[in-house]
Amino acid sequence: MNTNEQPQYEGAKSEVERKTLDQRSQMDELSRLRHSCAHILATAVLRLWPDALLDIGPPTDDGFYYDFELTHRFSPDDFARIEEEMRKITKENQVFEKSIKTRDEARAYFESKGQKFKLERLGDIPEGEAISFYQNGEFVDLCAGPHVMRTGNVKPGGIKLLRVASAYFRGNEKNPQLQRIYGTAFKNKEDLENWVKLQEEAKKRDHRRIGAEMGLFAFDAEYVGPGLALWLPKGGVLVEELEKLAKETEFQAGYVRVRTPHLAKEKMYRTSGHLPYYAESMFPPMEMLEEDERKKREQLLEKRADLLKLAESLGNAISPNPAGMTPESIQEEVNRIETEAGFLGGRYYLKAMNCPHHHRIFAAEPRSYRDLPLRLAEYGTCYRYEQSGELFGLMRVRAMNMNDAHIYCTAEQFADEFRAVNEMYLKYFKIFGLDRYQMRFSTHDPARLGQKFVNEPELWKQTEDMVRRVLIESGINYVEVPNEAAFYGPKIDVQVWSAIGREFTIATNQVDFAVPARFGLTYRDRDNTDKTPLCIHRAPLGTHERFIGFLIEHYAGNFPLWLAPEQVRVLTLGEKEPLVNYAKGIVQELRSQFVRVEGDFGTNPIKAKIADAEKARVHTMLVIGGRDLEAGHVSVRLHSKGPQGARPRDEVIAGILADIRERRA
RNA sequence: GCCAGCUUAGCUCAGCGGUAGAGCAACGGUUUUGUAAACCGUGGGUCGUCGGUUCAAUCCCGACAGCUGGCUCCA
Repeated sequence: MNTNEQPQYEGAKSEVERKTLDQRSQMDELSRLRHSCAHILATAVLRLWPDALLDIGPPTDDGFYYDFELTHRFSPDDFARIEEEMRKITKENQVFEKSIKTRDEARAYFESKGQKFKLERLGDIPEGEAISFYQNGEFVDLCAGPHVMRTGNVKPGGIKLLRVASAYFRGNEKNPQLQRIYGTAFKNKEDLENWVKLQEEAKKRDHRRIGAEMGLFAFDAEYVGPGLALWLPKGGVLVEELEKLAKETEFQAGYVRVRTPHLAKEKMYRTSGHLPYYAESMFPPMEMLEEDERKKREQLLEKRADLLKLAESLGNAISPNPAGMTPESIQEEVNRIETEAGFLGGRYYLKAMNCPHHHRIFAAEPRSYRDLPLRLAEYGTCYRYEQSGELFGLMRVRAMNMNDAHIYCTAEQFADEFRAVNEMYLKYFKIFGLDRYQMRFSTHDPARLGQKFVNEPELWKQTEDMVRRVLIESGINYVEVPNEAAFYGPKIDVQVWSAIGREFTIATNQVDFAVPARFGLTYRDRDNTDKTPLCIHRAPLGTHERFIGFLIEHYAGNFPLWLAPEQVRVLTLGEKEPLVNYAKGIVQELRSQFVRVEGDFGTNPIKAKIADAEKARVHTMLVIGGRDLEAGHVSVRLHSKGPQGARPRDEVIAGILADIRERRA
């Protein structure tokens, strides 16, 4: 996998903003209600803070929001007042009245109100499209609709404001930040209450919470650093089990394993093209330059600064250009200098991706077409300096272990390799009982060839056709997203939804027909010429951090036997010696078979021991009392499933071993 | 990085301008038990850090850090 394992949060950047009038009119009933609720919110805010400037207020997947600019800073303490005003408005039962205005009328209206954001939004409406307004009571808004008939259609008990947030105007961080109020609305109070309950249930599944409860991982911002996860012993088990699964699967699929260091010289990332574009996301370099190299570098950087100054003056057309340089030729020279400086030894970067190292492994030996496909796999550790506000539990971290591999192949081999990768995904998803996922197929935009996308129209077409065919043949449900491909080729991201409704990219599968060439990778073909291989980046299990974060929520911490940090606990009724000896024998036998088993042989009442084991989410509890000892039985109890009855000891042990071996759910 | 909120015992939380509390957990005893919690006791805190206001600050103010919710970013 290259660099795109991180999430693609859509957040509240509502699709609604981009929807056409026609799509909007088809909005379902609930969205319509919520949209009206956003207007009611704005009505209330204007009553309480008449100087508020309005932006927009669309419905979202589970509610609505409205963006405001005002000097008062909203805080949750304001919600009671605002909600009260909103309820009042619903009781006033105002009619939502639609009207069409001309562009001039609309402009005049917003100018008179000083609503500068609305004026800008007005400019977005294409010439010829109707400019519609909705009015309820004293509140008038530029709005395509649709709405409910009257504010009274919104039940006062069905409204709830949720949180204040901020959002850049038009989602651009150069624009002013507006204050956003999120809320939700339902047909009635009961629906709302059910939703609130569901939210609370979902919170209990949050991987951060369960991770702490179960002792899976920890963060130590003070001594280790933010976004740098520590795997505790029980979380380490999850890591080990996933790696074991990956290693077995990849071995059987013909992968070979490699190991690479966690850093590399600047030259590596100059060559790959990741620097300077990706530098922001990388930890700053470590400088180990020799004295003469340092001087050389300083000279180069001075020269570069001079050139940039020159470029600026050219842009301003202040001074004539003495050297006859164009902005393009200056840029070229700047690039050359940066490359030269970067090629000096002694500046090291922590790697943000594994592909360059793997490319150098490809380059380490002469390659023949007979060596292809070459599948290099590694659980590679990558470091990315994600912005502080983007860190999020295990899901978005600064150090991560990727289930990475790079497959080098010929164009003829590509389809089979790509199909095999896809099948591996599906195999994994089956193991984890993952049935809600969506493959997102990102393609290029021909208009941006040579800019955002490498200028290889034929290869783009070929690979995209091939990927599309594989998806269709495999009967996979996918969406195609133009203009979202990586610069070096099309890709498939796997979107999953965690139990708490969060969507993110958990795995990625990318085609790369550009970067191997930058590293001069070649193989000797049948015809005795050197050719550049295609490369597939793939990471079906994403990173340990995110994948385990996802699994924690997916299973709500109730892992299947093969994954469970503590698989079995043997509980005795009391600590009488024959009983304990019998129990110890079972523990020993299981442990000798590498089962993660513990014993609880103390004097506590069995109820207490069971409560402890249940709380710890031990998968299988083996309860042993006098009756079991006599019959040579054990009584099985499964976590969250209760007692399963007594069965012969050897049969139970064999069953446990089989379930683990088969990785049964 | 930006806006807002939060930070009190290992965890969940209460509290207040006059030097801090509960439940669970931990620890020490007692309890010999049939499927989610037996009883008694003990310890545990620089109230995130630094600075300011005050006779006095965990509480008020400021800065910083971390976390959370968003936004931005994720080539």
